[in-house]
Amino acid sequence: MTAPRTQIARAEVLCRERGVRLTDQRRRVLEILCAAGRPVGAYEIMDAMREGPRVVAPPTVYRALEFLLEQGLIHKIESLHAFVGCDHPEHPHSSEFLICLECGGVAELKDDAVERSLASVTRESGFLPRRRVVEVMGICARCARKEACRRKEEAERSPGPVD
Amino acid sequence: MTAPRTQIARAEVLCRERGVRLTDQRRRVLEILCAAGRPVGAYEIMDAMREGPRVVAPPTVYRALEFLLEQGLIHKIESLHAFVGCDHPEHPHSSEFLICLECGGVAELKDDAVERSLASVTRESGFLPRRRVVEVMGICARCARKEACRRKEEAERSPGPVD
DNA sequence: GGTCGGCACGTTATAAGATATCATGGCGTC
DNA sequence: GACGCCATGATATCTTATAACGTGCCGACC
Ligand SMILES: [Zn+2]
Ligand SMILES: [Zn+2]
Ligand SMILES: [Zn+2]
Ligand SMILES: [Zn+2]
Repeated sequence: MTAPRTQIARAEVLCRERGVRLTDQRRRVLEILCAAGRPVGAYEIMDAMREGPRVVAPPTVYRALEFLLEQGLIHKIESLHAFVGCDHPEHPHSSEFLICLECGGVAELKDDAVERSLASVTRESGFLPRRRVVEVMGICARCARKEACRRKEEAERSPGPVD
Repeated sequence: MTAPRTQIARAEVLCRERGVRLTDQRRRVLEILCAAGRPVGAYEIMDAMREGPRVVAPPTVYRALEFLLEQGLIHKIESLHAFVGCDHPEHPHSSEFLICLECGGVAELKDDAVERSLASVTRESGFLPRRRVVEVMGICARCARKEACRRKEEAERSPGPVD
């Protein structure tokens, strides 16, 4: 994962290069997303922005999110109605996400095999792809380990019926 | 695509086998989804149900949808906030969808390559997958053909500037 | 310098999607 | 006939997202 500061700096550069404006509101939304390092809903972003100088309304947040999505600086996680900062915004892309049901963490993949297989199956059916949504819900490695430990300890303490 | 009638009949059998009840409300929702042959939102389903004997409220629809999802008789399309009947409900599964931005049509895939590549990349990172969401937005073959024809005719009528 | 147009943002209201909570009623068990 | 389970009814509320219209800044152009 990239440090939030770095992400903002990179975004500044990219926007300048592209001749688009990373305004205060837009930067603020991006900062909140990058600092969180996890998916954040639009209204949660709004609440976070209220901490700042002025109160904002939903359209303000959604407009900033729309801009950041267009510029490929963030992604939307459809299955969570939430947004995350992108780790590799240089070339806007669709991406794959692993979403932990336990801790809520999200990992952004960039897997050629998945992309290739999707590309080939769409091509076969004459379908022209524009945007991919690939989200896998499950248990992340860390939570799986934790769970395994918990179970083991429990078993040692009371070696009763095992399920 | 399977005929709506067949789909309902199959659902009846499956539910009986599994010892769960495909009640009137649940069957009605499934019928609406199968008859539509495209993604339908919960509130649209609700409106369709109002045509029938009694008025229903959102929880009724959502409860029916929850049941049908659990039984693998329908799928939810996350990026559309909508639901579709499943073409192969015998073995509940995650599936891949091709969604046309032009006509709104949805095709349910069942592609081993996509599944395998996803499985391998998750396994590598120690992630335990539970549910997959794979939705590709784009232009379906039919709409692409139509669009191509339209362009060609236009070009023949006025062979002006070509883009 | 004035005016015009585009863009970002503010403000209010509302649409669209989803759930919490409690009540009712059928139906099989004991 | 009392009890418990399950599906549904009914009401309210919550969350997510957008529509519509107004204001102010800023650079382009005359
Ligand atoms: Zn990314
Ligand atoms: Zn986790
Ligand atoms: Zn299916
Ligand atoms: Zn189409």
